[in-house]
Amino acid sequence: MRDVRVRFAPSPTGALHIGGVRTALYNYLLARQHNGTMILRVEDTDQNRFVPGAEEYIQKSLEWVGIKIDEGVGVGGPHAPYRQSERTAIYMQYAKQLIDAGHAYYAFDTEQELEAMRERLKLAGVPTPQYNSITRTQMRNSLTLSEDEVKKLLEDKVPHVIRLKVPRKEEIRLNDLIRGWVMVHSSQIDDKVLMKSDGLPTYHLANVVDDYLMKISHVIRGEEWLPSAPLHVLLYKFLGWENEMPQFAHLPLLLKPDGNGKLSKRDADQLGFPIFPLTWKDPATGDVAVGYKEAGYLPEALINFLAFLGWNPGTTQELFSMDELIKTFSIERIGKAGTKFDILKAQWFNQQYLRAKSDEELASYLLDALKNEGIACTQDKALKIAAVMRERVTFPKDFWEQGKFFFHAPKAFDENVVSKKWNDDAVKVLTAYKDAVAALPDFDATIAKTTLEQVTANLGIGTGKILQALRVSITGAGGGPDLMMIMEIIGKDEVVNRIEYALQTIKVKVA
RNA sequence: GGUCCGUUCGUCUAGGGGUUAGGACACCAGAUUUUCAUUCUGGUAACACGGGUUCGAUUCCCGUACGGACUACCA
Repeated sequence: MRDVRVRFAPSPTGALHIGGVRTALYNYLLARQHNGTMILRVEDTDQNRFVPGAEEYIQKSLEWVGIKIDEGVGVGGPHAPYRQSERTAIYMQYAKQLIDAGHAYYAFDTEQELEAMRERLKLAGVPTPQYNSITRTQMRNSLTLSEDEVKKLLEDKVPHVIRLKVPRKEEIRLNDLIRGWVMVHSSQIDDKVLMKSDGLPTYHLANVVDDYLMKISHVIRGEEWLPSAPLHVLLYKFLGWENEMPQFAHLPLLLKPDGNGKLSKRDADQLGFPIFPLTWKDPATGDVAVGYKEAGYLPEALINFLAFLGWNPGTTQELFSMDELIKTFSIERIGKAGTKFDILKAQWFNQQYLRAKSDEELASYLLDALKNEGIACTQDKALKIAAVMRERVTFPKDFWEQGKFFFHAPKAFDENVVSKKWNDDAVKVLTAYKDAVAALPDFDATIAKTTLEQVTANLGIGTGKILQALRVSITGAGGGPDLMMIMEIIGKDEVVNRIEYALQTIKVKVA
């Protein structure tokens, strides 16, 4: 087997879509598995769609998820440059080679002429007008014009394109690694533009030329490219590179969670989940789209989730580190059908990875959030909070957002709990408990518990009956981590103060 | 419309000529947790349809339906 060299080749037309990240990931996994090379090539041949900052964004995104580029934009390499806009001379050379070999030709048709042709064909009952082996005989190109005319037009720098001369009758077959043999008749392919009138190549030419020159062994890309893959096969053939042609693998698309169609930013916005790895601010509109990173997803969780969107190991193992994915991944186990995007599963992965972290790491999430809030907290306290919260969080931000009561006494109390559990017995117990706690020389979770049991026993009231009332007085809510631990963490004085405040506030409310 | 691709629980999927069609997420129920969550146990739930081939098809073949992609001097 030849050296595995794969490329991720995005266009810098905006933020990197999550589906693009998955494509990059599959490429990366294959490369690493075979000690191959992962290449980043920027396909910026459309000047009109260029978006400033997009290229840097793509690089940063890949870096964040842990996909390392061996060769390409940002790192260089033996086949530099890796930005297609810097390789225009190369493409022209091969376009000319195709012309010389009779596989391509100059076309001088204006947009209006093209439009007129389409109109005429439609009127004649042709459903899909194409510039092809039939119609090209009626257009203004180097096949219909005399040699002298063509020469003059070129010398006068009349705007023109170079088109591929697709044969009239030929069966083009391609063996896709995921889909098997795909056959298309050349009559269904039109004479695609290879070089645009601005002197830049189209995707089709640039992609084939670069993949060849960069010795790409596998082209792993989205299924949207499948229809044009036969065209690319044709190009390899005409360029004389048939034997060096890479293997193709067309990935199933990421579909929207409900309904049909491919996943779009709009869907993600509507359903409230990110579509980009990192937060992206559209330079044109100023719109900001929150990324997976900023939303609290861990890169290893995102990767694990993405890897399973269309691929599976064939075992019941669900959790895979990048290294494990590299070992286990195989193109053969990629599915054919489109995959609906389920953000709930992503959250589950995130939860798994978050819980696997040490208390120290979890505490650091809390400490970071507290720093932003300007709240002081000891390492020891943060560690304790992390320990009691770890089973209930999905995102790092949850430590702070769901644990605010550790730092702020509740100002309001859950109405529902109050109406159900706040009664004379509760007031009796809380009053006595508050006094008992205040008199304690030492205080921790165990003592808090035994003290509570003593108080309730003395009053002849079941502990369970008033526990919710105690909780709501301490945290303001009806649910949360172990209450005794919460009391230990906030400390004796705070416990007393909070009960006191609740006793006063809630009583007033009820009355 | 045309071309190409696809179709197993709600979702991601395993499987593959004879299986109680397996797992995960989600959901529901019970246990534990004097709350909630966690954890544990259990449960609901799928081979799109119609023809073949076959002793036997979810599995192979052909249609149909449905879905998707593509159909630019965009990638």
